[in-house]
Amino acid sequence: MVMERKSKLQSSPSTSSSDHVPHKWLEAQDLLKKKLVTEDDYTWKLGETEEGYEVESLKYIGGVDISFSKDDPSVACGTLVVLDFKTLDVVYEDSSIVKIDVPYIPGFLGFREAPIFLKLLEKMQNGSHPFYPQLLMIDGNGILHPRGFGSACHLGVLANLPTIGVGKNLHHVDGLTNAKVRELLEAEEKFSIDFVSLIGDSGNTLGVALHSSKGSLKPIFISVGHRVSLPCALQIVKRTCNYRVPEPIRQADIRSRDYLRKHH
DNA sequence: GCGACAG
DNA sequence: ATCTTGTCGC
Repeated sequence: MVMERKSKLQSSPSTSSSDHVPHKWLEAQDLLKKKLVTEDDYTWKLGETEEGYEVESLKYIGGVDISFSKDDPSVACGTLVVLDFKTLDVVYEDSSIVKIDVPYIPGFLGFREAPIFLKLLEKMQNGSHPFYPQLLMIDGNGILHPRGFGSACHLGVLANLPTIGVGKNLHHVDGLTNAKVRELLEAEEKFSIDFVSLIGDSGNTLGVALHSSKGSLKPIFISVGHRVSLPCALQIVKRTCNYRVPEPIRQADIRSRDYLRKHH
């Protein structure tokens, strides 16, 4: 049997000496990945239920984001918002200024951002808050990731919540390129299809690229985070897109930047 | 060896 | 992520 070896770690953009952190992170990702669920695993329903009072419907969708200070890159603001799925009104908002020492390394975003979001979620009394989200959207990828475990999976597993990963840029993985995606989308456009499956060289479907708004030619990249299937994730994202970026993430982004500006 | 590399 | 002005258009 042939052992396969991967060792394409780059030098850290921040820390001085070569840091051994990614080695432990690789193991941690591998461990967390064993808990990953990539199929639908929830009790609520999506659509309008006709004989509905017996069925819990999806009502509260969370969105998270982090903004960073231009002066001090270690100062950031993490924000959690919860929106009413039907009206897309923000029904809950919480922000927190934090100091982040964990560096950003492509492929390890979860280690940098998830801890902040977990604290914000814990403040909602672990589910006892009436608006505690039934699902979370993360600006970062799910299984569209070098090892199939992006930040959306990371947060989903640790919070034990259904999550959807939404990337604004393609993470080049498994042979996927922007040129290839553009080509596929253009082909589908002729049939009025606004999305395309992202199938890597391995043959695996890692996510979808979606033209989420008419005002932008640039797609967003949706992938399964945790406990939500890709078709379901696509439906949910589509329903929350007033603009290119789905509203839960967009609101978290806007409000975190606002909060940081006012409190720093 | 050189690029590419979510936020 | 952040640095950055105006501009065209609904």
